[in-house]
Amino acid sequence: MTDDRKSDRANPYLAHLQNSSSTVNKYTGKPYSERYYELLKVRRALPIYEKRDEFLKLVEENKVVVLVGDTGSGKTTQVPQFLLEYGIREKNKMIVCTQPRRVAAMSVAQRVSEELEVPLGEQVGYTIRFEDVTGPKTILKYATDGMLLREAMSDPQLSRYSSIILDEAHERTLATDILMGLLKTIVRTRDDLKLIIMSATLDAGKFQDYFSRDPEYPLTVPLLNVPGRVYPVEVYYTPEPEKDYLEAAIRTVIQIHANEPLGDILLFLTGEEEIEETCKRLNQDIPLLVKEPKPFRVLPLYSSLPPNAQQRVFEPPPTNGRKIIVATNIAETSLTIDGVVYVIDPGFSKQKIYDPRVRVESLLVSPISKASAKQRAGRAGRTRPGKCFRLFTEQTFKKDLLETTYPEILRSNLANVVLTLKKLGIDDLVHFDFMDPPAPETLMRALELLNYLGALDDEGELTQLGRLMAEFPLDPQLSKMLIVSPQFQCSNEILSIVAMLSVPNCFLRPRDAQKKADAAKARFTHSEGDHLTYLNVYYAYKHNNEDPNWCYQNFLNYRSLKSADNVRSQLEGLMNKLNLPLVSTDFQSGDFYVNIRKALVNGFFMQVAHLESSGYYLTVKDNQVVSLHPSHGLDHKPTWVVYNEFVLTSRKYIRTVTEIKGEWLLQYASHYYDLANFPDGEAKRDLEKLTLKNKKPRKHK
DNA sequence: GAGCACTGC
Repeated sequence: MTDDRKSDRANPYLAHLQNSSSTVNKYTGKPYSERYYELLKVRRALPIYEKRDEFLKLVEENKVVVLVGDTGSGKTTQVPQFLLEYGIREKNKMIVCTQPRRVAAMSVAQRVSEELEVPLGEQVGYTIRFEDVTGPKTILKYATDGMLLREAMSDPQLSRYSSIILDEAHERTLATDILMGLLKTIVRTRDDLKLIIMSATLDAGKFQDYFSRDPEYPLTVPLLNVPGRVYPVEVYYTPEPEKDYLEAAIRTVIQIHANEPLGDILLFLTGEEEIEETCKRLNQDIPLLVKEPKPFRVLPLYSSLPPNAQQRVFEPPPTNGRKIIVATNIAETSLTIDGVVYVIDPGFSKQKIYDPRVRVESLLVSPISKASAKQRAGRAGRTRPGKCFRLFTEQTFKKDLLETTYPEILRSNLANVVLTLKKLGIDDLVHFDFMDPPAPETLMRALELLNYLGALDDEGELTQLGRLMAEFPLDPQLSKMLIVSPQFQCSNEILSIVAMLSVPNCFLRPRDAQKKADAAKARFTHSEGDHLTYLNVYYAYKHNNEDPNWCYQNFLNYRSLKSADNVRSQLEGLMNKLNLPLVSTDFQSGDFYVNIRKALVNGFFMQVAHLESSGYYLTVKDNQVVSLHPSHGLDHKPTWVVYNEFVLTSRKYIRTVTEIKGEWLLQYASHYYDLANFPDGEAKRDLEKLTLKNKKPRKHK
């Protein structure tokens, strides 16, 4: 503590720091406990602590500071506290620090509240979807980046905050990218705002350039480097490219297990199926190929694994043995497993790509970036020096891998982003200062879609409907459908369907019980459409008191259903707030399901397929030959269907399909089904016939 | 007749 006072005197910028030798907590008025001082000791040993004065001086003198620090530097917990102590918080404004993931926001807030010895939710809190643990006393809050973006929609200057910290900016999530675009302007107009960008090593210069560059208002943006605290990881490459990375990976695991000292192994693969297969192989092969193998436990790890199975990777390894964890990218950023000493990196992951030409997002196994490879290697050095075996050549690493993964904004359908930006008052999207501007075609597709949905008028201005749509945390098609559903007397039902469509698939199909699972699903199936099947499942879940056992017996994913129920409540709250009535058609009425299907058409008229005489479906307008996804529950092949998703795997499939009538397309989406501008084909001829049929009775009237 | 990288609102 003596050291501290000395440095306070030495640095004039710290003149109004609170007296750090005080024994009374200024927030609670209570004397500090022993634990407080223990934590303080740990905090002062963090690498970031040595940079505190330098950091605060930079903040004092600049509006924007880029702080670069690797894992273990302590930046996420300490930097917001530096700003707090420093008194950067002015006029009752708050400090907010964003995180890409909810768990991080929660756990860091918890940690910091302990370090400051205040109850979580009072001076220090967090805000994530479904949960706002903050209060009137809150001066520091952690929030997901998406949540701060939502806040910006009602407070475009983010005027509640005196300091905004964007953490993990190098991950370049959609929300962080949009926030950066907004804040670049806000920070130039608000004199009472400090912006801190925190990032891992790569790309730091890019953030600096981006925030400083402006023809009218250039800024000096200093960069501060903080060393991380990790152990060295030795990297090995293969001398020749591997033909089969799975075989190579299995071989490497076996070699490590046979020859290397104890320490857990982490193998990165691309997906569930590959992981389960590899786990099986390892359990078979290790006893066969290793003489008297040390004890080992093979553990799969991916997001759709039930939480208790995920937790197993944190259990201690078998006595005198090791854990072999076979994981997706989840182990690259979301979950950190201490005790990993060996990382095996084949160099691939599944990545989302968006093709604006066919308007399709799909997942593709692709080579990872250098940044990812480094991040993966770092996972071996958490507790002691480690080794990373890259199953590609050094040449490949240096010459072929991209520096960083393309930011999400370049790989996504931007309909939702465009709606958000419009709501934020950004009129000229084409000239919006994105750090990485998306392809013009992607923006055009998004504008076009929003125009067809009626969210934007022909001048590109947000309509009343568009403003309502932006209130919902949903894709535009879903929010449109929800907003019009009261007109079809089925908002209660559409609310349930939208919730079910917003969560991971609830149907389980374990490989050893596929027939039973299919039989269970058949009991919920509605033959007119999968959307209606989802409604049945949701009803059944509620009627069975949301019972996890009932879910288990019926091969339903309890987590998904619970989450759907949460989403539904949130959406219901928004419907009430926006004065959208919650109504149903009498279940006995023949119109109960008809009305629901009509509402579906109102949101998804652009995702319609027509049954051709060939027996295949053709999507309207873009004429893609598609098949019904084998998971569908229709008992016949309807002439017209709406679909929720276009999936590109071994074939082109449409998934979650419901039968509709061609008349409805003409009735509710005449602007889109304008036959004068419709591509020739069977679909058009069918619609023309319907037009004639509709005209005749009118003439008689 | 097949799948579901990972987040987030």
